Amino acid sequence: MNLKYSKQREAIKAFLMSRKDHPTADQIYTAVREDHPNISLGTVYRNLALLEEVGEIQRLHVNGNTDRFDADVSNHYHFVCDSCSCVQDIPMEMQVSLSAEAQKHFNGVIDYYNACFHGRCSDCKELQY
Amino acid sequence: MNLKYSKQREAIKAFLMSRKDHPTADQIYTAVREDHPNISLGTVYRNLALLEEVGEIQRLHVNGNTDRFDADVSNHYHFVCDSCSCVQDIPMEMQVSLSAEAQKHFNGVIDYYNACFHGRCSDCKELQY
DNA sequence: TCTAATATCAGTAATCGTTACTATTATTGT
DNA sequence: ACAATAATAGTAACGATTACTGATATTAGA
Repeated sequence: MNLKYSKQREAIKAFLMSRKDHPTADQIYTAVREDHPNISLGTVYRNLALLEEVGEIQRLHVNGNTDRFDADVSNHYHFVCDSCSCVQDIPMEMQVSLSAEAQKHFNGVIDYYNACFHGRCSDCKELQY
Repeated sequence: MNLKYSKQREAIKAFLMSRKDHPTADQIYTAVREDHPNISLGTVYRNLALLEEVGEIQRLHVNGNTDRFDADVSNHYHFVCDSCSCVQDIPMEMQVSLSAEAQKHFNGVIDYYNACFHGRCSDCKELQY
């Protein structure tokens, strides 16, 4: 793949690195537009796909409909609040033993896994459903 | 919620119970249409949402874009093949200790988690990428 | 520093999965 | 059998994403 520099791509990457909440493409678009008012939504999507392909960011599928993006490319645990739908990291070592255990019960080859915890975030834990 | 019987809903549920590969709404639509040629895609979506709400099926978000459906409503592990994209169950006890461990590193309340293993299914494990 | 090759862009149209709407049909309690 | 109303088929609309297109920006080489 033959990449050329672009300030739009740089702005997208920089914004993503500044955030820990794994924004959606549209949130990135809105944010980056403050410095680049003419940036197109298509440009955001294309660059997110490019950055993912190059391995500089990762795409998360934490809740179905809209993809989220993360500048931390390590495989780590996530949390989704069932009340406010916010997404956060869980700062905890990946337990690779779970893959090993699953392998005992599976006929193919298991390389890794993703896990997403659910419940109430610290802001929502006092609220009623 | 006040449900009335419908043969379409029954057909959807019956089909889903006969399958272990967690089909998409469109796959369900195509399959059920063999016995109910006039069924509408909207009817499939509406009944899947109803069945989910009533707790007779569950919706899976294993890989971003399209939802999958599972007549087994227990929380269990899934596997997605990175080669053919097939989805399977991993017949293994849920390790709730993972939630307990995550809770130590998280300020909110963790109720449960979903995990999705990745790798090569038994049909694909010999293939090259 | 100019130039040619080409990656990237903004803007817009198109696609895909899903949901909403509407007039008609089916189910169900009385 | 009937009235109330849930469910339907068909279609339009929606939100997220991708594809297209002619113009612009980057970059390597002369």
